[in-house]
Amino acid sequence: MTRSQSDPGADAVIPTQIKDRMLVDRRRRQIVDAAVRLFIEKGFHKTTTREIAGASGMSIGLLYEYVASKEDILYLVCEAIHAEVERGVSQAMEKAGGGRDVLAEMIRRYFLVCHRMSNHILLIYQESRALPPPWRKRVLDNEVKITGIFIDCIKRLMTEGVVPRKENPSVELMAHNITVLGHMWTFRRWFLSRHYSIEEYTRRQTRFILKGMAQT
Amino acid sequence: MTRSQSDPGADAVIPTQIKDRMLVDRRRRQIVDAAVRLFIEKGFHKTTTREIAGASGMSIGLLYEYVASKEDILYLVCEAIHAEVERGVSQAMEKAGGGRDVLAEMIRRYFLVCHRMSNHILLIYQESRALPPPWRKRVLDNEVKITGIFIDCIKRLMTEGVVPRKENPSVELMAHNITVLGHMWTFRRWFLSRHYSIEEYTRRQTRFILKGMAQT
DNA sequence: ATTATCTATAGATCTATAGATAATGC
DNA sequence: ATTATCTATAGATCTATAGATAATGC
Repeated sequence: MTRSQSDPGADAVIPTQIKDRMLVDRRRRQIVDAAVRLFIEKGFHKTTTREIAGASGMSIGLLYEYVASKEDILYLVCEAIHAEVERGVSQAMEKAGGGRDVLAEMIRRYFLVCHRMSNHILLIYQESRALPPPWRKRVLDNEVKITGIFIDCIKRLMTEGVVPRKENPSVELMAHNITVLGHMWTFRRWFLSRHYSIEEYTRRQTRFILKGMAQT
Repeated sequence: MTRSQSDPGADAVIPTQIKDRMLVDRRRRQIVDAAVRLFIEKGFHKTTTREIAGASGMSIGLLYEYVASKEDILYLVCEAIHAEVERGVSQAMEKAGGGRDVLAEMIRRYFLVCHRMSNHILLIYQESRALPPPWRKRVLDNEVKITGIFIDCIKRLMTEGVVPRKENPSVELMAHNITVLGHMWTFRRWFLSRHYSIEEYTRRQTRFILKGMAQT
């Protein structure tokens, strides 16, 4: 995954006094891994910086050599999650192949990503609000970016004639719908999973989406 | 709206030493009104109990005569929002009438409720996590209850032959989809509203949903 | 010599309560 | 007399840093 100049990685944007770039990466990865686990378990606000330090095997002082604030950690966490979701979705799109049911296959693979990263996606819904506004904006932009992957795929399928042609606004809305119906599994899972397995959920929602997109 | 015995109102469940029932209601309404405003503006965790007291015209000591903790306030807020959404949705269903396009009309009215209560619905998505587990459960149950209104309506429309017959799991999933696509306007509004007005959003999504529900 | 890390704590903040005071109704 | 309200603060907690120490590389 390449990044444009206007979108440097999260790490690049958070300052540190530590000189060794590799070390910074490694330490921050430790911090993020520990923080993700704790945030999912107890939420951002109920997790203390000391706990994060402890869980990532550092002293509190050391932790603060790699981040300037607790919000920094949340931001790193959100970025890491997005990167992983984006990677998952991109892979899903590639693997979906090019047959007659590509779109169904894309949806299936995307929903599996949502299923696998359920807690992480939920975390972003619930805690990204705690970020300072400019960083929240970056996180929201990432959401759009993931929906953008679907937009590109659907447009490509339209040129290939696999999917009926639509005007742009329709395509975009469909992409948002697919994205959100995947997320729905994450934030209504406590209820939905009583009635449907992820496979059944996917099957039903795919049918729903494809019918909704069909030529009128 | 009547409440079953197993579901006493939120007020009934939070203890207080104050004897005057009416006063308790009034004061708690003051607290909730102020808290909703502040929570929407700055979030639950960044709002202090003193601010809530100030904004509702009470001393901090008095505030704590009507609630036992800050979480109590969040719970009252969530319940109040749900009550209003539920009222809005019920009204929407009634007013939708019984013509051939009832379902479209229901969706339209429901989406307008989501539009009007956008910030409130978002608040529940973002902050209900901070509730103690048993209360969080009550809040989630309320979500299901609202979806239940749609389930009942769709089933009724099926008996009346206005909508094609489906098995129960299909109906339930459609009801969840309608609910969530309304919510989508609240948590992607910052993006969607650049491209669609609420009316256009509703028109497009209604078409999508109805096609998706049509007989195969 | 420089870089990385640790310990100990300053400083800020916030929730919740105790104890005093004012208002109300008999 | 009882009920409602206010002021002042105890007590707990947590983020972030200063200053000391250990590790590393020349």
